[in-house]
Amino acid sequence: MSIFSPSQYICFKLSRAMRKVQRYYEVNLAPLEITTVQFYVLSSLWETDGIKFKELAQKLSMDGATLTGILDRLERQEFVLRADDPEDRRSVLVFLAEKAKMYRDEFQCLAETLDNEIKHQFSSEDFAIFSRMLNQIGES
Amino acid sequence: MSIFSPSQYICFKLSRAMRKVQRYYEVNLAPLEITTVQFYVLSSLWETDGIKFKELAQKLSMDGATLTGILDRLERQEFVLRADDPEDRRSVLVFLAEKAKMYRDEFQCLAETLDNEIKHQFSSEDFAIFSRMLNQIGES
DNA sequence: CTCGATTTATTTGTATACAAACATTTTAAT
DNA sequence: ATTAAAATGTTTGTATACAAATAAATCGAG
Repeated sequence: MSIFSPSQYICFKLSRAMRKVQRYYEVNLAPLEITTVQFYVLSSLWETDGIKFKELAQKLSMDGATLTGILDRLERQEFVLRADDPEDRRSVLVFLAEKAKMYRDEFQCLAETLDNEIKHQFSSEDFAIFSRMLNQIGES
Repeated sequence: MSIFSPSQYICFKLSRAMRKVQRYYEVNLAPLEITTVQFYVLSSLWETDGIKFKELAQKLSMDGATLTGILDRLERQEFVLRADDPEDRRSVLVFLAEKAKMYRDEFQCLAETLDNEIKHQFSSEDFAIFSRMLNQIGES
């Protein structure tokens, strides 16, 4: 092997593509004063409000220690609330605050637009393969 | 739109897949006392030693501020050296240190193995499409 | 030549990401 | 019932990632 370019590695390609797409999201979500990852957390809560911390982390495939910090910031901005779980005192329930419910459509609409701009760069067949492979890797 | 799962977004799928693959790399590179991103920097230098800081950042599609920190750590571990550019006193040249040259084959071989384990989960046709799409997004 | 604009790398500050250690609570084996 | 083991969420420490501000050097219009 005589070529050592990092771009030969699938991991490098993945991380470079991910950073490009995430930066594109980040720039466009910035006026709404929210990060891409924070948007994913709200998306999960729009689907299931009042979910357990542990389940939320699992839905997001996210490390618990990471989620703790993200919830701290979302709570500080009054997008979410934490509450004790009456059934298990170790557990924490996470709820949407009014502000998150209010901006839901606006956030959702923007994210949809950003997503479509990526999608439309490719044929729907290729995109389907791409999406399936990302899921297979990500859910493994 | 009534479904708000974050997993509908391509950006989420990308970042989840990337984290899975990167963690897999990270765990396997850990015994060599190097991170995945640090490995990419060395890969670039194995291809072109003594490159300018600016060019290195471009090859890696990496923010300069990020690269500064990574080089600090690689320099502290004696994997690389920084030197003044005789042609432009603003510029910095980055060189491989002996340690990086010594471990080159070992690092390269392990990374090759990890990459193949991802690759072999898919048909070569699908993988080619996947790879091409990651490049198209990442190089945009 | 001169001085403002640009380029280059670093520093600072904030936000993920995750391992490891921790405190609290619950579970389960006896 | 008791207690060791397991589960849950937070804290701490390190490493990316990047915007914004900074310092130093070079460029370029006049």
